[in-house]
Amino acid sequence: MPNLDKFDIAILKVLQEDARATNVEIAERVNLSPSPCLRRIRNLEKSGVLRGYRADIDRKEVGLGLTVFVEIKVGRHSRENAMAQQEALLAVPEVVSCFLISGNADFLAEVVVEDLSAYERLLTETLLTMPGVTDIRSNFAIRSIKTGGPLKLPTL
Amino acid sequence: MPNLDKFDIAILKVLQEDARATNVEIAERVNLSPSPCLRRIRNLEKSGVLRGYRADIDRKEVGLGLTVFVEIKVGRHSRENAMAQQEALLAVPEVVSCFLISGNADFLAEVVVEDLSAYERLLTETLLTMPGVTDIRSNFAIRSIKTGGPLKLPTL
DNA sequence: CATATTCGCGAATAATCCTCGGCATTTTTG
DNA sequence: CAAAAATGCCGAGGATTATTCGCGAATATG
Repeated sequence: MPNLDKFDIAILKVLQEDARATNVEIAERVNLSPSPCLRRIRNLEKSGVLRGYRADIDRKEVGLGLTVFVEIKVGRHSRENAMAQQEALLAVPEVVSCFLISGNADFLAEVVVEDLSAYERLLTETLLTMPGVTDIRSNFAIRSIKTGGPLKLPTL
Repeated sequence: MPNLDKFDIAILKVLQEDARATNVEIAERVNLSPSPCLRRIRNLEKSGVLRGYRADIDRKEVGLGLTVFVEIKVGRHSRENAMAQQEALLAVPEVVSCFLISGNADFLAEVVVEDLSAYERLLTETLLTMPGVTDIRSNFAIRSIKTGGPLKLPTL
């Protein structure tokens, strides 16, 4: 369904750098006139390629100084209830991203909290109390090197 | 330095949901008139709290179907050269986010590529050839549950 | 080859927005 | 307590923008 061409990719690249760029601005940088440019953007939005526009906020500056990568294992019986697990994890606001992964763990969740005590609270009161969870390993981020970097879009 | 109050947080919350919201729109949702609202936004930008605005692009829709969490270990000798390692990882466009973490590994990098063969190429040609790297473990994302979720901003 | 569809361009319209002072109010400072 | 700083509101000018329409070219379709 979503067959992207050269222009679409170019638009996405601009929007990935500055999501607040105006339509005419984008059109210029993509060598397109405003009208078809806007039409493409709307199409990208409706087709689901563009899921939205987010402000990139510095975690530390807003008091969220601790990032933890949490490996979560669930019991065999609850593997079928994976759906429920996902919903539960999705609902946790401290979870910034989450994947079902291969390897030792089942889930890998990126958690962003204020500090260690806040994480302890989240761990004991929320994560560990989730049904089916058998083991949790926490990997603390010591230093952030890159977050929310741009995708390497294909060069058409 | 950055002392955020109730309004700033509210603004950030709006911008986190829709980074393309217009200033008057934000002002309304924050119960502020446009002028001070814009002033605050500019301040947030200049103080570094707001690092930018990014389009949220669906990875799969642009042909990036594989996400891998790569645990990278570096030799003891190169621990001092950690800076160089960071720069190197930062420069890899496939690396969407990267942290120096505690635990078994040294770095945890989130890599987004087209498919398995693309990852193999990246692994053998880029990651494994980085000086100082002693071991790499790849955790493949089977299913994406949440990516780039909003930060849980403090409720002032 | 003819038709239909897609796609980009250009212009005009109408709406929206950003910016800028001036003034009042609150909070901080000495 | 008084002065100063910060902060918000209001209003208007001026610019920019988003959006729509028809036209023409290129491409796909049969």
